[in-house]
Amino acid sequence: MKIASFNVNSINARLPRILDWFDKAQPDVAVLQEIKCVDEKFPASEFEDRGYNVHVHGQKTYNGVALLSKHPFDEARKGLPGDDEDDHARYIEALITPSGEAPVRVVGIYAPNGNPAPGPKYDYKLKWLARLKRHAKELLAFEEALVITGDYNVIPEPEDVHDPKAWKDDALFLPQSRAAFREIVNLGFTDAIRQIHPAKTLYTFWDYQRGAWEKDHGIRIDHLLLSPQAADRLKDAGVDRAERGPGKSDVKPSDHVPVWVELG
DNA sequence: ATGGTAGAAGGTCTA
Repeated sequence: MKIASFNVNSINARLPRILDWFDKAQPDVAVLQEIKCVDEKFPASEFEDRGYNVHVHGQKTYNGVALLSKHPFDEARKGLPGDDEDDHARYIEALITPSGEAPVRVVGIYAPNGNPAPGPKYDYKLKWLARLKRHAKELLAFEEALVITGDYNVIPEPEDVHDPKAWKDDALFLPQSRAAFREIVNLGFTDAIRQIHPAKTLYTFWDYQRGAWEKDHGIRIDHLLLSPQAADRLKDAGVDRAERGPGKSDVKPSDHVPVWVELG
């Protein structure tokens, strides 16, 4: 089963490109971040026509996540538990049950960016990641195949950024951000991209500004974290780097590219 | 130190 994550930076501005990628990559399950629309504006029928079941947690203008699955799902949820005051659409979850295969719980996240740091936005980021850790711990207790994937907005290691010095004061690379990510991983998760491609530089984001793509000034911030039961089934993982370049349609690329795992 | 780009909304914020 192929599970993918893609920060699309507006689903509606980029729909032809995203559909091209779906037709090519054929994920069984995909989570999308930064759809930047309310539920009613999500182009659900385009995905339903391709055989996907659609689960959306939308928001006007900002954020917004979606989960698409070729297999039926249940226990579908939206919103990260732990703070009733938080109305950002950054969390979506479903238990996917393919016929004849073991189920997988898929969680799609869009963690806060947190810049500028320090400040209230950075405080929100750290609190959000702490809430995700608490919730991840509860999900791990089910002892099932679990994939928590999405835009974590954290650069885990210096190897994951073209110029660590240039990012040292950025909310994505500050020690507290890296520690918050590490705490989640250390609950017992496997970073699938790192596991399959050790000691390799695989960026998932290039800024639109300063010619970052042309110079390959990228960072790795989109991650797939696997529970032990999912990690036991890990066959392959990858980053669809080509999606940052020009596509078949005239539509501009997202600043992120898709990441994916194949589970046996 | 600044501004460079992109998107949604709508005359500005977020990334």
